[in-house]
Amino acid sequence: MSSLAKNLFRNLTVSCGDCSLGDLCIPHGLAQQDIDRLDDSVSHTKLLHAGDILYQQEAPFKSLYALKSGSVKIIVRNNDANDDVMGVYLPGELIGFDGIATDKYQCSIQALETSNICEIDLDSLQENIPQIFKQLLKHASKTINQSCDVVSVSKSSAEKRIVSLLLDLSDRYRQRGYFYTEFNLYLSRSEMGSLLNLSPETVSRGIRKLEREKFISLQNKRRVKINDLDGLRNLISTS
Amino acid sequence: MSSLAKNLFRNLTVSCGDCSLGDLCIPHGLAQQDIDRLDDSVSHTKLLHAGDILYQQEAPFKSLYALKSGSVKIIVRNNDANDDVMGVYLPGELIGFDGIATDKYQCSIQALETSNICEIDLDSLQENIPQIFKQLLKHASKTINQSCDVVSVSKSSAEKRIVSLLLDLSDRYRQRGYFYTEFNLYLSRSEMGSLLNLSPETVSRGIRKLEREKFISLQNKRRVKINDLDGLRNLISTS
DNA sequence: CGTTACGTTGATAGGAATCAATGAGGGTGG
DNA sequence: CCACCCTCATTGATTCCTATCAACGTAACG
Repeated sequence: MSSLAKNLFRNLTVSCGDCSLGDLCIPHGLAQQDIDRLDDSVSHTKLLHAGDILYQQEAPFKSLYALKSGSVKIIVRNNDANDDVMGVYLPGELIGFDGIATDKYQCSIQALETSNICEIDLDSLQENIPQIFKQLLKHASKTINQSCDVVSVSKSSAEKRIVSLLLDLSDRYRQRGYFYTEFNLYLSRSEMGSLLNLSPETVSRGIRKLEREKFISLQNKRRVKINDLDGLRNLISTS
Repeated sequence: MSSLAKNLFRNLTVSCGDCSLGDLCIPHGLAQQDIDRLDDSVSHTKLLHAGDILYQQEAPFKSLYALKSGSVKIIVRNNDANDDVMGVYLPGELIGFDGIATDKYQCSIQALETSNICEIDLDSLQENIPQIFKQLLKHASKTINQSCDVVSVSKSSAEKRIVSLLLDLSDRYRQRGYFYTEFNLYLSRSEMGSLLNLSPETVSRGIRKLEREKFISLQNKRRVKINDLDGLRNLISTS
């Protein structure tokens, strides 16, 4: 493909080599040659709007996905009326590892806002870049470690759990080069409660308390500005 | 190596092809040829006694391990005096995935009883059986899904959490062909509390309640016999 | 036979869930 | 364009569960 053609094409679908995610996505640690081959396994076109489902729990495993922009939530069906929220994915994060073990997705993924997503065909990836699996394994290991943190957080008080969520989101935005002191939550108080294992009322009280104490400001019910990052960090470190 | 020599050697160290773990370990899904090559990456000799440490948190990642017999606990240092218990491993389970992401183990592993452990050299494995990584990735994915369950459990009442632990252990013993209605806990009330995020007193009360209601019998403070498996399952399913 | 760590049991206190009522915002249809 | 509805957020009052504090029992160990 000529350089000109490549540039024209770029306007429609960004190739993995040019993707803004850069090292955040799979290519990290791969040779340029492999990155080019990565394109053959990736389709760059998925667009979701708020409420759209990327995949459903129990559906057969099909692909991994990379979130390019937007945000989605991880939900799991439970016995009650409402689904449990297990977490959110932010831009630059990989989605779908839950489906690898049993060839069935173990949770559903639902867009919280308009989101762009790359689809990554695992079988094709295996053919093109066998050594990618070590990379994926590292990523899976990281996820395992993170869920360790989730468990730790769930042992602390309501306010600390809320602060932990805010700091976690802030940190993940920062790592990916986004504004990290002001962002949308998109989750309702009730969904945050489900995620943190708190009642919606307790989440509300906790957030308002942080607001009264000037740690954060609420632009909107679901948009927060962090005024005192260190202050928040202190809140969770002190016993 | 001659067949005779192999048989003699077998008395000392069982090869992967003959190991009692069978499909529970990595070989599941591998060709016989690959299983033989697996031996080259595995040392079959580690023996731990109660209290011995397999590896320490923060230590550089060295190997994966397969637990052949016995049981170990996963512990993570926290700010307080005592370590947090994050889980236990039972025979047939793979240990060490927490170290892959950062090349440092994220938790420590301590034997709860006399335990036999195989050491699996990941680099050597990669050379001998590159396709093993897909297998390992599946395993890691499974672990991610399980930690999902852990989070779900942590949302229920004290008694349900205790029942969930008992059923989880029972299930894992059953899957691996062990007695699953009677087993040692090895964990103290306090360690179970750490694992379930409950105080030792609450754990004690919960267990005694299950005993009074005839769901379980205590042979010993730390040895339980399950009398009514379905009854226990009902306890956690009813809201 | 004391010592020590662990387990059990009871009493109390505290934090979060629940119940209840009100307020606020967003969308729809008249 | 406004009134209505519906969902979500907030706030207060109360209840319930579990942590904590305290005391005692028990088993293993030197």
